[in-house]
Order: sequence, then structure tokens, then C-alpha cells
Amino acid sequence: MDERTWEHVRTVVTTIPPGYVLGYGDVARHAGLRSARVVGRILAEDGADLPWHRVLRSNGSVAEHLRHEQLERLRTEGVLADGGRVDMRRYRWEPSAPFELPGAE
DNA sequence: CGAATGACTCCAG
DNA sequence: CCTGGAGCCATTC
Repeated sequence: MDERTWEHVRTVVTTIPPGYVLGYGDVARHAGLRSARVVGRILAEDGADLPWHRVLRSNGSVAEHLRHEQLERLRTEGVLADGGRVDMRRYRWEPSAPFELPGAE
């Protein structure tokens, strides 16, 4: 793994504004990666000082061992999870359209 | 080098 | 909408 790759991932994750989230796959794309698993691995090892809680699965669920902490952190930012599941359609952050009205499906 | 593992994703049923 | 099963990528044994 190149150092640059890690930097890219860190940059993307840090860029996600509070109140919004991204999927591992999304972060992978923005960072120029092709695998979401790699993003997960990087966050697992180097995500301690990053807003890693703003990254979740594409379906809005999160890994079991992180479920509690992650959902709690998101909740403090206004991202509410229903049934242990976050509404990606509502909170998903798109760099090109961050001004989409919340709740406006 | 092959097999197992994990903060994942997609497709079928 | 929920479950399984297969695919994927990099790392570790």
C-alpha cells in the first residue's frame, strides 16, 4: 500500500462535513481506490484520529463491534439511525451537491 | 504459494 | 425488505 493511498483516504474522510456520511465504497472511489475493503482496513489501522464514524456500509448498516459507538457519535451530529440503520439516501454526502435539502427525497 | 480473515458490495431468491 | 452466497483487495499465517 502506498503512503499516498492512505493520505487520500484520510483526506476524503476528514473532508466529510458533520451531519453527513459516506459509504466505504464511496470513500474508495473518491480516494482513487477500487476496493471498499481496503478503506475499511485503513480506517481500522489509522482511523483513530479521523471522523471514521462518518463512514459506513453502502446499505447504511455498520460492523457489529462498532455499531454502538458509531451510531452514538453520528447521533450527536444529527445523523439519526433507525433500527440500527442509517438512512443513506438522506445523509449521504455528495461533494458536488452538499446543499440537497435534508428530508427531501 | 495457497488458505484464512476482515470497519465491504452486488445480485438472486 | 431480509438472507445467502460469491466476488474482491490487501495482509497475515
